[in-house]
Amino acid sequence: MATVAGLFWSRGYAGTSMDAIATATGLGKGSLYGAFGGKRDLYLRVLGGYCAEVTDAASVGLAGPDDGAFARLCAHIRSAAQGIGADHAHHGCLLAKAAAELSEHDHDVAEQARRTFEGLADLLTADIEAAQREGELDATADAGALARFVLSVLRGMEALGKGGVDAEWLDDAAETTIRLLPRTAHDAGTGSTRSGEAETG
Amino acid sequence: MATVAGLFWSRGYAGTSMDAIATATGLGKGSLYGAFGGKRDLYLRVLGGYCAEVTDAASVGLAGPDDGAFARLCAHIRSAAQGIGADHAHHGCLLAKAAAELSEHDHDVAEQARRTFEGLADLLTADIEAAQREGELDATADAGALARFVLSVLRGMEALGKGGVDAEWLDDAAETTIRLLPRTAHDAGTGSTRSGEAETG
DNA sequence: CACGTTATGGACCGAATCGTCCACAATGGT
DNA sequence: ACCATTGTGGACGATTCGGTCCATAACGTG
Repeated sequence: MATVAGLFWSRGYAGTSMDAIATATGLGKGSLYGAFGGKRDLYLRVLGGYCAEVTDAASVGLAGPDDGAFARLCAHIRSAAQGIGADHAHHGCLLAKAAAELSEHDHDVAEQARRTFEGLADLLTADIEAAQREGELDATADAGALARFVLSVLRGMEALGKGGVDAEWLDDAAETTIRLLPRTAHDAGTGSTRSGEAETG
Repeated sequence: MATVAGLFWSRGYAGTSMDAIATATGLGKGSLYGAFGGKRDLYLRVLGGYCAEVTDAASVGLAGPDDGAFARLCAHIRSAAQGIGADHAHHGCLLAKAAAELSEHDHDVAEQARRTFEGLADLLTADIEAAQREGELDATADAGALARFVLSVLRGMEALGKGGVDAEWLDDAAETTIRLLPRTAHDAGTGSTRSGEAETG
């Protein structure tokens, strides 16, 4: 299944043929069509699995014990920037590719994307609320709006990364985002512990 | 040419056939291949034209007279959120689709995307520097980093919009971005004149 | 008008597309 | 060991793909 995901991921939906999938997996086309219903069904299954993985990974990174929520948020943002910047092949995110290619015409893909984005926003909201309780983020800020803002930055970095923007760009975006987050009044300053300060200049 | 752009835009590169283009434009395939070199050449030309339009439009919106730069920046961000939110068909941005579908395998597409993003960042940087000179934005902030940050948000809203996220989301992201921009110390507060405050609740 | 040049458009080609079909193997129950 | 059921895989078909080719039309020049 991961093999199929790799094909769709790399070549897109229209760009991936069932013959290619059959060859890559070693399965015959009869088996392929017998086990799944067809190309689109297979794609939706792959996409669903991918979205679940993405959400799980974010959950692991963000929804830790109710302690250090702000640091986890910063780490999440930095990790995204670093991961995208290190993706020199511009492989990108399958969900983003799926949404870009198909959500206009395929309602199921659009719905899958919407739900995944909402799930990610929920995770971010929970983390931000925890950071507010912990006195790291301004408790008067709208946690949901803040989460949507952060998610926009994250997805934007993904989109820019696919365009070949270099790692420094993404670092700038990530660090600026962190720096601008509304800290508690008595505790304004830089965004928690910064690991690699040097390379951005 | 706009007809061809519409096809590629809506169906993607792999999803658009030369026959469809011939039918839509009324041209014969011989003419098509005679005037342009082939499918990919035609696509690159369409994409180039689109990128130029996008950059021009941003330039018109952002690079006004050296007056009200901060207001123009806010208007630009809000206009993007509003435009994406109103795009119920999830038509999205051709450049984003092109980058998502092809930049991994087509160096020219990746280069086109990178250059366009850099152009947009330059426009944003110039506007932010103007806002700093005008005393609206913190003059000590790195204008380039701020521009990349704003561009990330803009492209992220685009990506989220394609996923079917509703207009309130995008409004939240836009307003939060504007609110968090580093105002000059003596002039902190809400982000300039807000036109449509009501509908976000 | 005559003529060389260029643009046009659709028939045509081989390759590739998605999906079907069926002979055959594997499996499990008795 | 026997058989019914399920799973397998590749040949096959109808269609569509990108691209070529050429008879014809349109055009500029004398």
